[in-house]
Amino acid sequence: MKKLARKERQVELKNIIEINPFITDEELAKKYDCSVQTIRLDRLLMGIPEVRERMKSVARENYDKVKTTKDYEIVGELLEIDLDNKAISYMEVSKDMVSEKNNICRGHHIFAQANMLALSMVDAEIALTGSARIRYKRPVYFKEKLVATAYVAKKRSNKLLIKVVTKSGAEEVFVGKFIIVTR
Amino acid sequence: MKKLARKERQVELKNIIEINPFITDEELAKKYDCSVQTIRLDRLLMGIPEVRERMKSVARENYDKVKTTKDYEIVGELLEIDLDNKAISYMEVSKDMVSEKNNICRGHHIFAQANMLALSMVDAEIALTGSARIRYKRPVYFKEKLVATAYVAKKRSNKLLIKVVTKSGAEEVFVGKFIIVTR
DNA sequence: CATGTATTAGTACCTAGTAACAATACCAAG
DNA sequence: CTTGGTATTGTTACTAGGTACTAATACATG
Repeated sequence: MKKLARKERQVELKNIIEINPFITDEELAKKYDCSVQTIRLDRLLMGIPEVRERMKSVARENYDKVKTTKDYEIVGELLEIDLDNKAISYMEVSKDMVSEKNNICRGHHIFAQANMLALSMVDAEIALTGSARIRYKRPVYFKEKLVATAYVAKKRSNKLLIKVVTKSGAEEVFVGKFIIVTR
Repeated sequence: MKKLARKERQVELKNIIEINPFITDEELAKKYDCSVQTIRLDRLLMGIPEVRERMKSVARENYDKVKTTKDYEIVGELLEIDLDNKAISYMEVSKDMVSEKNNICRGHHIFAQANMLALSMVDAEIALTGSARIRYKRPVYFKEKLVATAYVAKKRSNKLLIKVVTKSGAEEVFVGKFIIVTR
């Protein structure tokens, strides 16, 4: 690696630390063929914390995220459930649900909330989505609060037709009919 | 906190460290009203690493997870794309896609792969899922390798009908027709 | 040549430990 | 009561990966 001017090095430093927060000053010094002190000085000037602090933040950030990711198993918060009758779930559109480009929520997240809600209504060992007809009525944006309501429309032997309506405020944003197969 | 026998303390130690990996020996010593050395000895006997190592593992674990979560923005790996014609995406069913109970993949993940693939075929500033009709042909399990193929079936003004077929091996597991609206 | 910027070196100190050893405390059996 | 044995504590030396600070040096530029 060729020697870089301070500014260049600082920019690269910021990037490399961002993609690999676990790198120590010593390793960085080797990479940029300069002294450890230079790296420390750069970090100081740029307000980049030491490796242990960086690791701690990554750990903390994600320690929380793991918890929320496990909630993902549910997708949305079940507000009310009356088996074989009606169920309501709440979900706020988070940053990782939207497209960076336009802040519009990916359709499959809205689908996921509805799908899980439909499945949660079924009291069976195994319940699977067999088929669905869905319609997105308008784009949903970051931070919108979605309330999905499901009810059983038809029920026969091992098949249930569940209708889900998702609203943002008073406005319908999604409707879906799910056929859930039980075993 | 009352004084505990070694065994009890060690069991509690293991639990508390599991739920709070960021706790130091000193804090633990205070909690159990014993010396730091006792805690260290306990950790040594139980093979529990020091706090910095624990943080590092949490950080690493989740740093990887964040990366996969960012790939989630794509959902599946785009293998081939021929805009306005045909596209193929690959996705392996991971642990967090399946229900713990029966190892069956949640339907919305399969939907997500298909949905993103359909959207990726559209060359427009904004492309949104308008509606869809989907059918799940059989349950999909952990570690199955899903290949989704999409092609444009109809195209008129600002609406495209895209058909997606997802296969596991030679077997069709999912088919969906998506109407994508562009702007 | 002086002045400023960038780099390097060196020191003292910090945290949260490891490793190794010595010194207690306490409880039970001979 | 003394001898063991286990559990606990204290002490010292050493470590990584730093912070904070001071001092020296290199190099360019007016």
